[in-house]
Amino acid sequence: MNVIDESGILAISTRLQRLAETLRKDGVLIYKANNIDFEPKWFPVIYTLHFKPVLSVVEIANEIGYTHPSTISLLKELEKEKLIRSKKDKADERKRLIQLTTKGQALIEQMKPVWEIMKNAAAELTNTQNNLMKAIAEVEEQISQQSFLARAQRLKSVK
Amino acid sequence: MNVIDESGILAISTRLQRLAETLRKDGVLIYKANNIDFEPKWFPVIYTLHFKPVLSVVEIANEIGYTHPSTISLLKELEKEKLIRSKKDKADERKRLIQLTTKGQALIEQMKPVWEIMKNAAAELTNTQNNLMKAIAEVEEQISQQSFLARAQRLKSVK
DNA sequence: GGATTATATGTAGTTAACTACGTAGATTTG
DNA sequence: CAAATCTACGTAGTTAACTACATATAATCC
Repeated sequence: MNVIDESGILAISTRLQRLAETLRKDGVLIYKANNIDFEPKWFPVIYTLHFKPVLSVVEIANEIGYTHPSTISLLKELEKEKLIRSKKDKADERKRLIQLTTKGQALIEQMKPVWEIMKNAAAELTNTQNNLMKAIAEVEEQISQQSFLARAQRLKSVK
Repeated sequence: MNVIDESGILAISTRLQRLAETLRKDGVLIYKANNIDFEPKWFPVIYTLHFKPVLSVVEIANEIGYTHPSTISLLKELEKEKLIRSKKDKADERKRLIQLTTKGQALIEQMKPVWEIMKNAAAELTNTQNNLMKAIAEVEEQISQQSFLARAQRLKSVK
């Protein structure tokens, strides 16, 4: 056990990031092992478009919880891969409407069994006494009620 | 509720990263609100040196779970801030031994009450039905027994 | 004890997110 | 209805991690 793991909650951000990185890297390898040319970072966009077939850039950004510049750079990659295409919104010329290409839809069908495997593998990992997915959702709920900063301010003034 | 939050475990890496980012940003603001010139990303190094006062670059990297190039760049910043200093190891000329400066030690003393507040604020956030810190530790334990990739491979062949 | 291998550190370049800023088109308002 | 504001998108530059490669010293092994 190292000092950081022992430092408890203070290093929580570091530990979340480390775990995210570990899982993301294995994700790359799992796609590769199944002969699928896909990067985990594309998942949020593709998955979103699978359920909401036509969205603008900002709508996608909001759905996946990224800033719009980050989303634009993801969309550029996906357009280069010919997994998505875009067209101007006739009703609002500022908007660019994004949708999956046939190739994109076909890839999703190809990925579905792999997603099923990933889902089961991840469920094994997280099916412990304290469920990680639930814990994340609960903490996000707590934050939405009062942020980490606001809580710190309150606790400081009480002291 | 957006598509990603609904996608469940498949977007686990994205959600971990998002939560880490949210907490890190508030961390910056909490230090600032307490008039402390400190960045959360420095925490792992400083905290480690607080408990193990003299370490080499690679030893620190291992303690904090980063690669050594990442560690070197953190150490450069901290040296510029005069929070740490380094000297060659007489016994092994390859090694550079790192330790806190007086300024670094003083800063730690100044930060201790803020760490206490952060600890309490974070405990509030994570003290839910499924404890996030415990969940992380449990998942890391699961991974150490068999990786995400290895589990996916096994589940695939079983199918 | 010289050659090989391993370890410690460092540098360069990449990646994937971010913030800040700019522009074009849509909406609101005095 | 012109001016001001807002919204959508895009670009530039930054950040903080990474991998890959290079070099110097130490340890190991015929």
